[in-house]
Amino acid sequence: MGYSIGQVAKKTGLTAHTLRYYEKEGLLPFVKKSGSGLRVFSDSDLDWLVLIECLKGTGMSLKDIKQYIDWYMEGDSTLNQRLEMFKRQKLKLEEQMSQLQKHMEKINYKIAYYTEIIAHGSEGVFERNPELAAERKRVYGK
Amino acid sequence: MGYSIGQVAKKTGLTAHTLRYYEKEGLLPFVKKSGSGLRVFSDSDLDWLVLIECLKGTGMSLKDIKQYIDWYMEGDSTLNQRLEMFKRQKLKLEEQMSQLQKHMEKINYKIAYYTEIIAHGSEGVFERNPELAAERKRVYGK
DNA sequence: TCTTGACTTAGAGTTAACTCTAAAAATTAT
DNA sequence: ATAATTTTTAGAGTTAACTCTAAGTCAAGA
Repeated sequence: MGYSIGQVAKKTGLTAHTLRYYEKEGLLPFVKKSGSGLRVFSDSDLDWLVLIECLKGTGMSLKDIKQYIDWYMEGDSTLNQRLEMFKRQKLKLEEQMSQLQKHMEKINYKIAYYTEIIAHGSEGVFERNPELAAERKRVYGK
Repeated sequence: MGYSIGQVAKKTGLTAHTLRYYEKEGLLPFVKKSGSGLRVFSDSDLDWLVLIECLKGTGMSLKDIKQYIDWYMEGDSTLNQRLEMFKRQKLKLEEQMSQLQKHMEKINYKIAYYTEIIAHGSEGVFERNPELAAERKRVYGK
């Protein structure tokens, strides 16, 4: 029916320390306590943790995640702020993904470059491999 | 012919403080100094900064970037280590991109959810919008 | 009941990556 | 030549996000 902090740690991959830290920072205002003071996590608390991990994984700070949770606690008057926050995060995420795509191209270039050098030595690597040379020009110009 | 630290800061978007910090950490062992001790960046130093930004942008720590640079300085005996490092980084990057894709789906769900609620109120939102309900089930299960 | 392991708190410590300060020296503009 | 701007250094300070410690409480098994 409820999970101990250790069980949640195992499920989420976070440590118990981190979960307590998140609570202290106001990210888990829903988690109940047993009569003797032990935390009791519900399935819905796990859902919140999934969302927190999602936002954290897209680069949102704990402070901004807390802002969202505070808006949530405030009720329907903050629906628009919450929608706008997700829209902003979506834009940020799209920017991030296209940036990663560019990084991937550079890394692919490096892999091709080193693979070629290791296979055949560095002399004339671009002459011997026109595609490599083209890629270099595309990425670095000149 | 050469750039001052301020010019490089402008070009790269990094601060002069950060550039000095990178140098101190061993990330810029190529940057020359003028007779009177001022840093003089070359175009090739800018290329290094581009690569550093790429690796940093894919989540590599400055310590690991320095390791790569140290290998580079060591010469051809480290070609394989450098290739393997880029291959590892490529895997990490692929994992990252697929993770971001999943995060994007959750955020799209939230945007759809809040948009719907704001437009029509929360009652029966899933009944009125079967696609939203399906997405919820796909992402959260149950 | 005893023991073992999990949990509690407040608060201190750590790490990475900056970010800033101060005072002096170099460069550029007038 | 003078003034304003930029750069230099060593080293101190900051921030986010943990991460750990200590001393005590709680819970489950033999």
